[in-house]
Amino acid sequence: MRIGELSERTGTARRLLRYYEEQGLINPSRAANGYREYDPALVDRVIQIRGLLDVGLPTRLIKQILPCLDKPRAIHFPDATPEMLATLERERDRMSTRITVLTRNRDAIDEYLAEVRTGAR
Amino acid sequence: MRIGELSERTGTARRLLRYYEEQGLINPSRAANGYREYDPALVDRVIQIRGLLDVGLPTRLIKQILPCLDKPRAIHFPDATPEMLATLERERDRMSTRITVLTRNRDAIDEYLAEVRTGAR
DNA sequence: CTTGACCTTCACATCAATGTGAGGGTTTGA
DNA sequence: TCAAACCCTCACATTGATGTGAAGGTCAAG
Repeated sequence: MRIGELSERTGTARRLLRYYEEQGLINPSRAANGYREYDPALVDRVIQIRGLLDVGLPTRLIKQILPCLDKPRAIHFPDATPEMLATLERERDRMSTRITVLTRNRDAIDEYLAEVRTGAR
Repeated sequence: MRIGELSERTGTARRLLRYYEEQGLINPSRAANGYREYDPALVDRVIQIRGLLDVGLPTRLIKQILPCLDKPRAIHFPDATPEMLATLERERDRMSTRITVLTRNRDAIDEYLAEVRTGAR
């Protein structure tokens, strides 16, 4: 599919799809006329990228992390250098603390909303 | 305490403490000489702010949300306008989906790390 | 063949969160 | 009284994720 369709299917501005490509997160092939050609599988990948971005990961990290997240990562995760593994561990830990913080604050908001509602003024 | 101490106790650059003030997230009083004077309670507040920022909330929202998160919110949450409540609900929901995404990806990384370790190459 | 809806690249703009440094006052201790 | 270590404001720089617009190629349908 071309960029317009992918944009619609993922709710992502064309601009950003080009940006993600520039950042090495996806690399669509090109048609004879120069138009980008996207594999349908990229719909999910783009959505995942957006999720990770939304969650605060920079594209630089997402690029490293993405290959590890493919479900059938199958035969070879060849480039798992020690530094890379360390990065991953560090990031996983950061994600865990983020989850904690996020959860705590979400619950606080929730509690507040509940109180306001029952206090009904 | 003054800005230097708060900075150390929270691991936050002075610059940022001034920035948070500029954004209305905290408002220290001033000593006679113009120096900012911070209440010790602000240590926790600043840490909380950093947590929320780290988690992706913009200062604008944090400013709205913070008052609701104070534990002894006590007698009056007076300015709970309907729009504000709606914002809070929306944000709470976004936080929930963030938590989901974050958890899923963290687990995927975790799983990957485990696999790499056992596969021990 | 022209029009409209696509696509391309390039480049400048914006926004939030930060970094950084200049220029200058204050406080504290040797 | 002088230096070191604070503090102040102001203001410009940067980084990452985006918005936006110009200038132009491609293609399908009328």
